[in-house]
Formats: sequence, structure tokens, C-alpha cells
Amino acid sequence: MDSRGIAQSIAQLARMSAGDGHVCGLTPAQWNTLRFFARANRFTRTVSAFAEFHATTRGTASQTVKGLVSEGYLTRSRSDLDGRSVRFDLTDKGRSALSRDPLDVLSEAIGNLPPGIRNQLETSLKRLTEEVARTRGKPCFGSCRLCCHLACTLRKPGGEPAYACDLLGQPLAANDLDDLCVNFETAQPNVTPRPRRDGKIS
Amino acid sequence: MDSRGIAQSIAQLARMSAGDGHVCGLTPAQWNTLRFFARANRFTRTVSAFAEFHATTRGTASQTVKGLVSEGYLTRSRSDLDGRSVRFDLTDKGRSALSRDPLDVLSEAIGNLPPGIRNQLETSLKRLTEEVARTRGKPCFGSCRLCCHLACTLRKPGGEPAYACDLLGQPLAANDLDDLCVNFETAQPNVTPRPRRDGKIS
DNA sequence: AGCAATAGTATCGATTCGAAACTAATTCCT
DNA sequence: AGGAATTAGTTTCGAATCGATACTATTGCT
Repeated sequence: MDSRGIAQSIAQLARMSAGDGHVCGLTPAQWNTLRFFARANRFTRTVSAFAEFHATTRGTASQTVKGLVSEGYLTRSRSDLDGRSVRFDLTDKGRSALSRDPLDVLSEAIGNLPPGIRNQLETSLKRLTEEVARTRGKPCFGSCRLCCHLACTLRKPGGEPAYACDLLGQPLAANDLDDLCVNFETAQPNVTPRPRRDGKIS
Repeated sequence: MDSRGIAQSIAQLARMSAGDGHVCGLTPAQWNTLRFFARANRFTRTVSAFAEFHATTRGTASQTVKGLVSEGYLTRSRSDLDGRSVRFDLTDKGRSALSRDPLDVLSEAIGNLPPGIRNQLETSLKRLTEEVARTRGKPCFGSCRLCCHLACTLRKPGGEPAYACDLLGQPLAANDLDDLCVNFETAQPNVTPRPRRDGKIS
């Protein structure tokens, strides 16, 4: 199969796995939104970040989020550091809904792959995502663990390491490190950082 | 990253690559349709097959196809073997449109992968597609070359081999073998064939 | 203070999509 | 052979989605 065929099979896999649309009373767009807010770190659980991630406009994203808030899947809280910013967090209802995520048919199939194959797949997908994002001039979301802005300091020898984000100047808990972040930059040399004017966080 | 994360990155890759929607005057749905009819063999270039592939309803698929026909990207021709069946073929306009396919950003990224990695990716995707399709009880489109219904006979020693589809009892040209087919079944033992009531072709 | 940029929301119109009803042709079953 | 069920395709209608645009409020820069 040629590259086009592989590209199409990626598209088809995504389409097939997205489910028949309305499952458990949620639309495909709402499922995507819930998934995003479940995986994004606290700097990233915003309408703007979601819009960018989902490749849509802020207006559309705002509508979808509003619907999920009014149905009790997300909570809305203003930031006290930035009066413009609003953060959304999953409620228990939102978390329990995700346990019936239609995308899990794909997750389970991936879980059945041999570990070596699965790691290889993950690596390839990461590379493809970065390359496509670079081509399209869009940010490539990623986790702090592989981000060039992650700072790790050891307070005392043999103690617990303390993490922080260099870019935002904010501390990071150990279990924040695998969450998605808008500000992700691959931790590798000779990469010019994406210009960013507003480095403030919520 | 866990399996859910990988599943989501597949979904995101597909979304990101699909482009910003309207490119060259075609909508995302229309691009998908063109891609399908470009890759499907003559038994598969129907509304029903496309609807199943695209995981939508025949009504929706019919609408999209109708639009493409009226804009000159596809031609519509009734079958003379089955009065119900209609086949759609790409026009030159359709083919030339596909040379500007927004999905090509992903295809190119895939083309940049080292051959071994690319083959591994293709294998993994095929396996995932089959598994998800099986779970959801849907057919898994594939090419004749790997299908259990492919029959190959050698008319005379050293001559050109002749291909045919066992299921449909129809001859296949050599360059048909890589096209998508609805009736695809993996060529491996101990697999119960998907039940099929209507084996007739157009 | 003034201007540009950012975060989020609201509104409108076009498109999409799923469900259901419908026509016509074919196949299955007795 | 003949009626019932199935299949292919289309049409229509209403709901949902989405992009574009305009708008408010807040923040950053000079």
C-alpha cells in the first residue's frame, strides 16, 4: 500500500472508531470535548486551547463546551489571575461518562498489540503528528514529560524531585507530567520555539 | 502513553490532516467521497458501499454523491446486470482534484518515514482496522491481493496469471488487485466468512 | 492613556447528518 | 410460480454542526 493508502486507513480508523455518533446521549463533538478536557492539564483546559486542538473555531468550541456545562459534565470557573480566562474541569458525571467512551473499541485493540509494536506505533504517530503540525503551522500538543520547558530540581539528595514549567513559571505535580499542554515544545536542540506573545497562565 | 492516548492521537491526526474543511471548493465530506471512489474497485463504487465505509447512512451518502455528480467530479451509470445498482466513476476533473488533496500533508509525512517503520505502521493499522471492524460487526474493506476470495490461475506455464473473484465469479485485472473491495475477507484459515445473502454484482 | 492582542461569548446562515418514508429491482422461501 | 423479505438508491425533514463575524471584557505594550 502506498502512503496515500496508509493515510486513508488512519482516517478511516478514526471515523470507524468514533462510533455511530450519539452514544449515551452524547454527540461525537461532545465526546471529543470530554476526552480533551480529561487529558489536558490545568493550563490547557480552556476554550481556546480546545478549539486549537480540535481544529475548529473558538465560537464553535464555546458552544460545545457550554452544552456540556449545562448538562453537568463540566464545571466552569473563572481564573482569578487573568480576568479573561475561564477553566473547565470534568465533573464526576463527566468522568463516569468517559468510562463508556465509544473510542474504547480502538483503545482496546491498541491494548491488544504486543508492547513492542505498540511502542513503535506510538513513536510513529508522534512523529507524524509533529510533522503535520509543523507543515500546517499549528502547535503540536504534547505532555510535559517530553517538553523542553520542563524543569526538574532535586531539593535534597535522594528526595522527591520537584517539577515546574519554565515557560509559565508554575509548579507541576508528578501526575501532571503526562497531561496534554498547549505550550508543548519537543525537547530537542535546534528547534526554534513557536512565537508566543502572551505567556500568562490562568 | 496509554492505549487511550494512542487512540486519541490517531483521532487527532485524522482531524488535523483533514484540512480546514473547504479546500479547492470541496467540503471535507466531498473529499472523503472522492478518495473512496478513487480507491474502490468497480464492485464497490456504489452508494451503499461508500455509506458503509464512511460509517454513515445511505441517505447521507446519496446526497454527497449527488452533489459530486452535479459538479462533474463523478459520473453516474446504471448497471445492466442489476437494475437496482448504480455505479459511480471519477471523471478527469475528479482525478485532477485529488492531486490537490489536503490529506496529502499526512501522506507526505508518511512517505518520509523510513521504509521499515512505514511497513510496520501499515501492518499495525491493518490489524487495528480489522479488530475494530470485527468488534463493531462491520465489514473491513481491503484489497483483493490479501483477500481469501482471490483466485489465481495460470493459463499456460510461464504466461501471465489470470485473476478472478471467487465470491462474485468475476475476472479481475492485475491492476484491480490493490483497490478496495466491500467483500474483502482476510486470507487466513479458521475465519468464519461474514454471512452474505446477496452475492450478485453489478 | 491608548492601542493591539487575547479569552470568551453570541448570532446567523450554510452545510451536514440521521431517521424515516418511499420506489424499484432482486432474492428467498414455500 | 408467487408472495414476502431483502437490497439499492433516493427524497424529505428536522436537528445538530460549523465557520464567519461581530461583540465584550481583560491584559500587555509603549
